[in-house]
Amino acid sequence: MVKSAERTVRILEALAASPERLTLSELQKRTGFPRSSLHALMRTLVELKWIEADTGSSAYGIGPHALLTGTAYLDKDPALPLAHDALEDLREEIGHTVHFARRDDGHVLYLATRESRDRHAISRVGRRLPASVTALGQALLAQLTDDEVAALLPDPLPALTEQSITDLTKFTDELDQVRARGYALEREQGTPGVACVAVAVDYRIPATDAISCSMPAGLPQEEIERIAEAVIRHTRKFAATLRREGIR
Amino acid sequence: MVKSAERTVRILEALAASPERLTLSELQKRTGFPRSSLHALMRTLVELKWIEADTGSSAYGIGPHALLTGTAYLDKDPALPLAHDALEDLREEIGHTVHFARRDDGHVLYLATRESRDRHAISRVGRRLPASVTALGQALLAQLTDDEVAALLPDPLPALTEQSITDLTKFTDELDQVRARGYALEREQGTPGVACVAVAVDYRIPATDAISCSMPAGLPQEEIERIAEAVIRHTRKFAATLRREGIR
DNA sequence: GGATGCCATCCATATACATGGACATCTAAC
DNA sequence: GTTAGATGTCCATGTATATGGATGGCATCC
Repeated sequence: MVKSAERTVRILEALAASPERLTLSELQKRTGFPRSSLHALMRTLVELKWIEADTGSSAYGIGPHALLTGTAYLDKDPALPLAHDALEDLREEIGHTVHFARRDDGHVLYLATRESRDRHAISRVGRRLPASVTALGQALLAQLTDDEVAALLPDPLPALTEQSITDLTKFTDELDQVRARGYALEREQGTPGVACVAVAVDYRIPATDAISCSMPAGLPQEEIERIAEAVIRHTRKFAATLRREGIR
Repeated sequence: MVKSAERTVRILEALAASPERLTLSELQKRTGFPRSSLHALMRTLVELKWIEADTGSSAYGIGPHALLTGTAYLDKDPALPLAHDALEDLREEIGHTVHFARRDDGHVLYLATRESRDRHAISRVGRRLPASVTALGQALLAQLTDDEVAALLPDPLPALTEQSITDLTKFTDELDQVRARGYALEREQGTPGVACVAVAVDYRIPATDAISCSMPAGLPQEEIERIAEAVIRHTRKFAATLRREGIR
């Protein structure tokens, strides 16, 4: 590990994680780096526009070049165009809104949504959502052991709606069901009136892709199962395409 | 300048700028760094997830943590909420779609658009648009001298529509008009059927904010002038707010 | 099979950085 | 006015890094 390189990204991550700009001392507390070393790095990064300094430069924030560089990730992910095709096939078959998401360490890297032939969007980049309330999060967590899940999640779990599961034991039971039936199902645990089915592409943790479908919460069980089956089928096909193309 | 820190961001920028993933040798050509130094940095950054390595790690691309960190810029810009208010005031007054953009070194950092009370979006992060065909670009360039403009732009200028100005001398004449009347006006030079009026907040180059309004191309001159005056007024008010809050 | 052109990795040494401490400055507090 | 706690800046020195060259592996191409 090159020390300054590691420190560079640690500083950037610390600045990104803080809601407010940070002074040198606060950064020192968070990173544990000596003041003068920190200062030298800050000057370098400010000059390179990766860090913005307030006028008077007593508080630092993430800079514009970090934004420009980081967003390049979205333009380059080779899985994204393939996911786009998979999404359109799936949407045509089941007629509901479909999503493709990539998670990494509990972050939603992106969420591509396709509502209809013409409406689609990429959103929620980098947001942290409580993993336990989304079908997507459940699909991901189902790839881990109960112990690993317990280490990742708080107890009790956060509740977004009345349907949210807050008890950790109940939640691991739910994950057993996810593993048994091959898809995650969420009914109004995240958003009122919306149910969601999700299937994760089964490769290495912690990063994973997943395809999901959101639908009205009141659909009959057999309809949900039909949709889940379609999501599973298209996710498998998508995974096979990734493998064939040598991606991930 | 801390050498490894600078190299770290140069590597990231090189990866971000390339449409494809880069091998070590290609990176070496682009950055000019010695192979073994480069390799040490790459290993560090891959481990930190700021760089993704292909399976077999023979090609590198920008990693997910760069995305997560960079997008934090958007959450933290103190000007953005203020711009949001300014935009809504302006839109209510003139009834057309309004935009707020921040440019830095020829990059559009973000473009916040407000079409109506309920529809708004942030988009086009990091895209490079030919500065000469957008009212926004003209408003920015009008803050420079002719020599500085000539140094920045290619000659002939790129053309997106039939109305685009391609002759550099004609373009600097246009910029004179922008300076004289206090706003940039673009009629179908960027998008057919759309005219655009833009006013830049007048502070240090190269970064600047600007507020603009796009409208149908066929509006009568007096209507355009009325709109331009409103954009100028709201931009001044916005600039005053920024100054009062000590931003920028 | 041999040549070529990639890649990752290792090593010894010259070089550049990291660091604690010192100092000037600027607040806000007393 | 003085104190306390910030910050930016500078410096000398021990230490970590940068680097060219060497090695081995793994493709591809004659």
